[in-house]
Amino acid sequence: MKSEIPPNTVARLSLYRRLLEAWLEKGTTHLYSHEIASMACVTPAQVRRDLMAIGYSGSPSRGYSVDALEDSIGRFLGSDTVRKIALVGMGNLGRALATYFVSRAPRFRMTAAFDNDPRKTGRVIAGCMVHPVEAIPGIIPAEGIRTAVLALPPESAQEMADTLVKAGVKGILNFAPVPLRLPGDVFLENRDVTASLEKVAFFSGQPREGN
Amino acid sequence: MKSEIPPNTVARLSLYRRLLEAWLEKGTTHLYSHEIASMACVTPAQVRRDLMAIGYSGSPSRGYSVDALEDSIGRFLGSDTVRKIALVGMGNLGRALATYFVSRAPRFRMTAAFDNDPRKTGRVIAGCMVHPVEAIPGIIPAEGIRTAVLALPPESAQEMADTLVKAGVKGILNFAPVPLRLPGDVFLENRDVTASLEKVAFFSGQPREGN
DNA sequence: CTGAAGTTGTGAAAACAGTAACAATGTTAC
DNA sequence: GTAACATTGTTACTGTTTTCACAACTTCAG
Ligand SMILES: NC(=O)c1ccc[n+]([C@@H]2O[C@H](COP(=O)([O-])OP(=O)(O)OC[C@H]3O[C@@H](n4cnc5c(N)ncnc54)[C@H](O)[C@@H]3O)[C@@H](O)[C@H]2O)c1
Ligand SMILES: NC(=O)c1ccc[n+]([C@@H]2O[C@H](COP(=O)([O-])OP(=O)(O)OC[C@H]3O[C@@H](n4cnc5c(N)ncnc54)[C@H](O)[C@@H]3O)[C@@H](O)[C@H]2O)c1
Repeated sequence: MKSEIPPNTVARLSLYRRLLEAWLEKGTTHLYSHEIASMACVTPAQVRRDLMAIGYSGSPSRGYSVDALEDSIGRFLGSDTVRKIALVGMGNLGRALATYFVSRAPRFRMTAAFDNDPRKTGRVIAGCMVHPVEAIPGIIPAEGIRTAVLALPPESAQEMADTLVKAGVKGILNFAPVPLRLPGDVFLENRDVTASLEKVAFFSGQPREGN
Repeated sequence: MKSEIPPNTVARLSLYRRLLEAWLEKGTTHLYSHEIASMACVTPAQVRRDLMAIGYSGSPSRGYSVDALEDSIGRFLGSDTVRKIALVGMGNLGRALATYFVSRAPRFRMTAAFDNDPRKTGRVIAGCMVHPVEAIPGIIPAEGIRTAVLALPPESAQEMADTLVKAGVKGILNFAPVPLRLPGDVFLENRDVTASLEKVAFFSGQPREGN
């Protein structure tokens, strides 16, 4: 076998789907690649290539069926069922994320949160039950959770990541500004905000060629 | 001219610097590329390439001088002076970010925050003065701010981005889950958390080859 | 001094990501 | 029916990012 899905394509598909949902509600039945591209701020060729990756075909005359495409992306991303997520670290960022996902990302369910602060554990915060970290090895496998979000201080991120992986987690979205060493079969996405800002600040300084 | 700095290199340099600072405090004077690589969880070749990009040279026998390298990265990233940042949207995420930068990212100063909610404007929140959005065209140029962070609802992100750009902003870190249409000379970094989670959840599901 | 060991700097290759180009195809105008 | 048109699916290309591989260099043991 040769085919692999580029991670960037997956991220764009997520965006396309959200855009399509808005059009679905307005009753639009078909869209051309250049219309989707324009909304997503990418090139039409990029859109067609991404849709090729999931094996969805449009009609040369009508474009893509909003309904069928939305459905097709949904099935590809595997979100027929709501995906269960674990959150570790219910601090400032963790609370904001929990609030965000409850209200704005209905396809993900923050099934369980974990913290080691006894003032936070045992309570429901932002619609999410907070358990002590000792409960990770019990709850993660029992719930069949495979995906976790880390919003921990840098010092404890690696340790908790190891615990999660041992409990069966196969993908981690890490907000702590430290690199994590994980087995190769665990998918890791780092969102180091400091590094992102450093990048933006750097390129804000030196002029870039416009278009 | 031919040389351009890859954005990813800038982000990694930010990470290297933080790691080096920790070693500086411990009194370590020299490090080899493979030691830096191990800490940053990248390959040694990657480290050497990144350092080549900023024109820093180590010694084949002693490796890189922690002190001189830290200094060199600092001068390259332009952070001799603290960089001024504007934050737009002081909601759940904005407040968490402001708190984070005050306490953990001393190289950036959140010079001004903006919001359109009168209950928030005119007050200091998380160490950061919140102005009404009408003040953007006045404050941004006056302070010489070139970099902004967007933590706004999707509906108002494009509008505020336009306002910021008109006021002179040259780089935007966008947390709203919508694509932004900006002039080509403005550097844009999107941090769409939903898309990131979607990516992680996707690859958590299907097995990956380990190493 | 010589050789072994270990590291850097960098050209070349590979992997990855995005763009362009175009044949194939359905649609419309007449 | 058919010519003109617009769009898709796909292949080939271009550019960027990462890895590989190795010459050049420094040190040190003997
Ligand atoms: N606040 C932000 O906007 C922001 C932005 C980017 C990155 N981050 C990063 O995200 C992480 C969390 O940031 P924050 O602002 O929420 O910090 P915070 O201190 O508010 O929250 C950290 C939480 O983790 C818990 N915790 C600490 N050690 C733990 C452990 N061993 N096991 C379980 N829970 C533990 C604490 O009890 C606390 O609730 C930090 O690494 C920070 O650098 C934060
Ligand atoms: N909360 C999170 O953890 C999180 C995570 C990822 C992405 N996001 C995104 O970040 C954005 C903000 O999220 P949030 O949770 O902070 O939402 P929020 O509703 O808590 O905060 C939004 C803030 O923006 C202000 N605002 C609204 N319209 C404005 C305008 N036109 N001009 C200026 N200010 C305006 C509001 O007054 C409010 O203070 C959203 O787009 C959300 O999708 C949030």
